[in-house]
Amino acid sequence: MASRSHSKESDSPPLPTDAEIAILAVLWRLGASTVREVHDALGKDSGYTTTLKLMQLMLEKGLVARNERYRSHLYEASAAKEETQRQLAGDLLKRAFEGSAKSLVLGALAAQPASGKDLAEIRSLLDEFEKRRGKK
Amino acid sequence: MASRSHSKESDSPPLPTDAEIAILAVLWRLGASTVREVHDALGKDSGYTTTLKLMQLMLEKGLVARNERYRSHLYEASAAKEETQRQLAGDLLKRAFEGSAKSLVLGALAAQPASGKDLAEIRSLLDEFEKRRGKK
DNA sequence: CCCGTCATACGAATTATTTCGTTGACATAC
DNA sequence: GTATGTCAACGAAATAATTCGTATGACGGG
Repeated sequence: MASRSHSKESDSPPLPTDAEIAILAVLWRLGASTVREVHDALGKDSGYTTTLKLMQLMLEKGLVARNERYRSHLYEASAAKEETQRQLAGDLLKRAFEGSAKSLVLGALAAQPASGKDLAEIRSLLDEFEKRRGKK
Repeated sequence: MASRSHSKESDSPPLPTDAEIAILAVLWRLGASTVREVHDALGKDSGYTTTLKLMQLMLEKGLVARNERYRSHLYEASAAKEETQRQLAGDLLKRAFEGSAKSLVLGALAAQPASGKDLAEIRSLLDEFEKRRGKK
């Protein structure tokens, strides 16, 4: 998927894999959590040590940070949710949508029809962007 | 990523993997093409047989169809571009954006600032959806 | 014909990702 | 202090995805 260096720090972390995204999603939702908490929040799927191993690898890749002060280490996403989401969206955009944001929006809305409220929110989002564009 | 059955037909094809998406993107762009054409259109990356093998696997998975009438077989995406894009967007939406189309739109726009024209097009897209919603 | 070129098929190696079994540390309850 | 339970750390296996080497057949030019 991408180059994999790994020294615990330095260069920007790689895009998370699918299983890693699932873990990040939990961390985004719950905030700093133990492996146990993350594992429980994930379905019944796989064993505890699988989740642990995954999170340890994520630590090496720099996708999460952990606080070892307690008996059960606390993990949290090392990048802001929005930042990671931006990268994921950008990656898919580039690879599967010819870089056309319009197509991606169309795809997203087709995949999951939004409520009127959501549509309104998206509209004001567009206003924001329009404004920002104007300023530059 | 998902269950992988594969018997050349019957159930709906799985989501394409990353390398497969790259190939689909080429097919979407060029229409029915030979392996050679697809391979050339792809970067310098890997060898010819790699692309061939990938496309053969995609055939088994039902992601592409091929016409063997000619010496060099012609491959094309078996589902409409829009359909596959919808699935990809929906998958990412569900896994990384809490199902919030708004967040995905935000991510996409942040990842790649859209032109004023694009924004306008997205707006009219929203109008479409609003209308459709009203009718139901 | 026979050869060089280009294509598919196939099998296996390589790499990436995910999973699990086992171990030792540590804490708490008894 | 000893049993019991939970945890992190490894290492290695299982699975998925990607890559490549080699075999073989079709084609066209000399």
